This record gives sequence, structure tokens and C-alpha cells, in this order.
Amino acid sequence: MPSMKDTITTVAVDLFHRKGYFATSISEIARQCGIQKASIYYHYPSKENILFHIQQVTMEELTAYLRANLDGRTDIEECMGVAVRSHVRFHLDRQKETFIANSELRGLTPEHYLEIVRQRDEYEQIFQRIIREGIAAGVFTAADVKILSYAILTLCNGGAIWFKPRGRMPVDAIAEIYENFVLRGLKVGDLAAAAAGPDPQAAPL
Amino acid sequence: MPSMKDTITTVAVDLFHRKGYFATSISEIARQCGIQKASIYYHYPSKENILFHIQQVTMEELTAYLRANLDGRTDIEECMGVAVRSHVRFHLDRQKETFIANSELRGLTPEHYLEIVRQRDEYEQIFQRIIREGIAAGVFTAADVKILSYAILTLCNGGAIWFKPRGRMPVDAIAEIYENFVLRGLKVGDLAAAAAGPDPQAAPL
DNA sequence: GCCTACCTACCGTCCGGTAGGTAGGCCATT
DNA sequence: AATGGCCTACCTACCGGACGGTAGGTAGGC
Repeated sequence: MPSMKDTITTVAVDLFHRKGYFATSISEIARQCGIQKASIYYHYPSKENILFHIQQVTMEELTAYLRANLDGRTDIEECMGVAVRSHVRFHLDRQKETFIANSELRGLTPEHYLEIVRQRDEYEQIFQRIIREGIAAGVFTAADVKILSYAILTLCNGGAIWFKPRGRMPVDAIAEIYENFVLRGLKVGDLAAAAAGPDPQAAPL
Repeated sequence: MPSMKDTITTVAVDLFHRKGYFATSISEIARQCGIQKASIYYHYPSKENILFHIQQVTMEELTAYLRANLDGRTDIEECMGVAVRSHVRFHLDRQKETFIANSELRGLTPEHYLEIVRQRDEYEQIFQRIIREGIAAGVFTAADVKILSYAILTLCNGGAIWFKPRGRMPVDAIAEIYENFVLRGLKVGDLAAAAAGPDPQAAPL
């Protein structure tokens, strides 16, 4: 049986995801937990702290999951494939939490905001390292590393927006589509020359 | 000189973008316009209506911009390239509005919500048509059309989140990166077979 | 006897929205 | 040219209600 604090967190995740942080009231969270509003403050010091707690735990677990999946691998392409699949799978499995962690940053205090941004940077840097190594090894097409990393991550986050757990697509099928799309987009090959149309070689700018 | 209604709209766009719809109050909009709160209601019937107006105008102009750019073109690859560039450019030029149109749907009344979703569907269908034709013509790799369109659009929306108008990258450079990435991700080629690394076909695990 | 996990009752603040008033420009009639 | 009336674009003052949060109390288990 889950503790009341866990129940509060679960209910808050659901409401923040469905209605947004600012549109969700403490009273409503309490009501869905079957307790009074004041009792929330026994478990959490403030509304903002519930939000922060959700985001922090989510970011920690997201990063840990990626690290565990990458552990021991060295092949660059394999790393990127694993990273994309790991990212997509986590975002589909933990749809509500990741959505909150991506879109409700504005509800945080300045200090907590900085902390979450720091954790996110750390996570992004794992992807950037893989891209950088891939370009250095001549496996990936040269382009701005940060922009590529943002592109890949936003792309995969997208899944969490429209994905319906009971829909026609299983999680792994989606992860595979994204993996293929990303790897094809990154890898060097003579496709680029034909793709750019009028101007022959897309300069790395 | 802009009318007061235009000023209100501009201020609202800025605040909704910076703080979010629910975290923005009518009083604050009024203050930044240099008028009293009640005067807002001379120009708009409700707070929600300001949000709806912003979203509707944005979606209309976004679609019109895409249609104008595609006008007369028939080559499929070219169409997709143009569509991506058009989408990215609009999202970077009208960063605040598109961000609001993408993330503040929950502030709308049910009727207005349906209306915006309808407009968005219409826009997405333009991309889906290009993808479908590309697959039929054997130019693009076969995959789920809806998922591909969502992937492309989310990917390009991403730019509007981190893009800074005064940053080091000009709009067209970003648009080109995205265009190349998308086209390389879509096009057929023998890369896919080689991409999976050790095991020939990435098992869905 | 004390700590945990709740409760009831209440606080001040701010919210979206409304009622009703008014200054000043425009316009038709005399 | 002067008058009267109406419309535009604001204003002040206020409403009920919901908000996040607090004070203080209490039942029951260790």
C-alpha cells in the first residue's frame, strides 16, 4: 500500500499533466487524495515543492536510465541508437512526469529552476558527447553539435505528447522509428548531395 | 501608431509566452498597456478570448504562409524541403505566438479548443500528403505517415524553444540544418541496413 | 507521554469580471 | 455657428469566490 506522500505525488503528477501546474489547486489534489487541503502541508512544505520534487526525481531517473543503458558500450552508432531508444522509452513509459519536467519549469522558484536546468544540461551533454565523437570519427555528418542534440531530444520528446498507451503503436515500435530517423539523419552518406537540391554540399556553417 | 487592441494583444503575447496563460493576470496586461483592468474588457470580452484570438490568427497565418510557399511546386523532395523551411522560419520569426499556440491549448474553452485543433489538423494534413506521395513515389522510406509528420513537426517546433533572435545562428542556417536532417531521415537509401550496427536488424528489444 | 497524520476554521490576497460614470470627439439639425 | 445627442475609449469602485498557506486541535499507535 502506497504512503500518503506517494499518493499525493501521483495525484499531483496526473493533475499537473492534465490541467497544468497553475491551473491545479492544492484543494483539488487533496480532494482526489481523500484528505483535507491542510494535510497536504504535512507532507510537502509548499505547492512549488511538489512540482520541484516531481521534476527532480524524474530528471534523476531519466539520467540514471540512460547511463545504465549506455554502460559498457563503445561503438558510436550503437551508443546513439541505444541513447535514442532509452530516451524514447523513458518518455513513453513516464509520459506524465516527463511532460511536466519539460513544460512546467516556470512554476519553479529561481533556485529550483537553476537546479533542474543544471540536471538537464548534464543529460544533454551525454548526447552531445556521442555526437561529437561520431563527427570526429567521420561517422556522423558535421554540423552544430548543440543544435543537433536539441533537435534529437525535442524530436523524441514529441512522442510523449501524442502517444496514447492504449493506442495502436507499441512503445518499441515507436522507439525504432525514431532511432532509424535519427541515425539516418546523422550519418554521412551520398544522400546529402542529392538532397540539398540546387546547392550541392550543405556547408557545415 | 498601433491601436490599443493591438497593444493589448502584443503585451498578452509577451506575457503568455514569458509567464504562461494561467500565471498572467488581466491586471498585469492592463498595467503594461498603461490602462486600467476594466478597459481591457472594452476590447476583449474575456481573458480566454485574448488567448483564442492569438492562437487563431497565428494558425491562420502559419497555414497561409505554408500554402503560399508551396504554391506551384510539384517535385516531392522540393515540396518537403520548402515545407520544412517554411515551418521553421515561421516558428522562429513568430516565436512567442507559435509557442503559445503549441502549449496553451488548455486555457481554451472546449469549443475554441476544438476549433484550434481543427486548424492544426488541417495544417498537419499538408505535411502528411507530401509524405504519403513521397512514399508512393518511392522517394521516401515507408513508415507510419502520421508518426513521421508528428516527428517532423515536433522536431522543427523545437527550434522555437531554444532559439534566441540575437544568438549566433541566423534563422536560415537553422532552417537548413533542419531541412537536411529531415530529408536525410526520410529518403530511401542503403544506409538503414548498415545503420543498426552489430546485429543486422535492430531487434525491437 | 509523545509523535504521526490527519482535522476544522480561518487568514489576507488576488483573481476575472461587472456596474456605472465621464471626457472628448464627431455629426446631424437648427 | 451653435446646440444637442450619441458613440468611443477609457475610468473608479466594487463583487463573489478561489487561491496558497497557517494556527491550533485531536485521535490513535508506539
